[in-house]
Amino acid sequence: MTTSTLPNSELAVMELLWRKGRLTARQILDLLYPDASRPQHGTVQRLLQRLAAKGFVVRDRSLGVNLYSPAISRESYASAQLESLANRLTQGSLVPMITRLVEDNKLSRAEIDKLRRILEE
Amino acid sequence: MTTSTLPNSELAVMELLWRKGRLTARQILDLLYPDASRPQHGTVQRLLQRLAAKGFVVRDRSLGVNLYSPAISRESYASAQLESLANRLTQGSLVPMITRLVEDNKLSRAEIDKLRRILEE
DNA sequence: GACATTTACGACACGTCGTCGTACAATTAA
DNA sequence: TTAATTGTACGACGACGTGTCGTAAATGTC
Repeated sequence: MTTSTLPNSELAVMELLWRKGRLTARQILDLLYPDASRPQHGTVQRLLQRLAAKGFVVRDRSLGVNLYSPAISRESYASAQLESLANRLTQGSLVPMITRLVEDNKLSRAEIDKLRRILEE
Repeated sequence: MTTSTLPNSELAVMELLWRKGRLTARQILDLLYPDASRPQHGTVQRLLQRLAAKGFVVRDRSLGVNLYSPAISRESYASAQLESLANRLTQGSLVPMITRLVEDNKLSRAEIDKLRRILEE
């Protein structure tokens, strides 16, 4: 059940689906390649098909055309990636990474405050 | 200055260097392939060479043999990866990811406490 | 000098990524 | 209902990255 890391092109599609919620292949095509010079047409289908195979998108075929929507939320995907990162590098703990970010002043005051609030339940 | 993501084989070498601090190619070979049936010998050199090209290891040639040590700490690498993840997925913020981990009870009490302590400076 | 070790790097098989093209199905227009 | 348009599935391919070997040259040892 290792949530795989998506390549850029597939992530770009997910990005659209996360933002819009539910799109047809045509809409994705128009958004992804606004300069519609080419028939990049099969490309989108290909990406969608790969995403479906990986379980990242759901197809709704009840209308004529396929409607695609995300099977996984951005937050789920992102947090799964974070977990996998921590497992690979720091024995599953976030502490070393976040300690480092704090020491390097990579986190803004506001960000730190928000994190604090989240962590005190 | 995008800290690239290391492939598994190269990460395995870095893992050793992070643990031991400073090793010869031969030592890495022995640790990495304990069942030394084959002359996997060039493989290690290749990996080391690629890591050097990417700036992840430092060569010290002052003695006869090369001594390799990490040019980047585990924490630096891990936190850079985390930053890159956040930039790609959540506009640079850790909040959405960590919120999700907390909601899913993926963080232990102890982990949360440690994080809290880090964040209140 | 002869032999072993170390180093550099070319080569290659294999997989993934990003992209097309084409064949076929479905929908709409005539 | 046929013709034209739109949508779908998927094979193919070049480019690139990964993991591995082999070999040749440099270096060190006896």
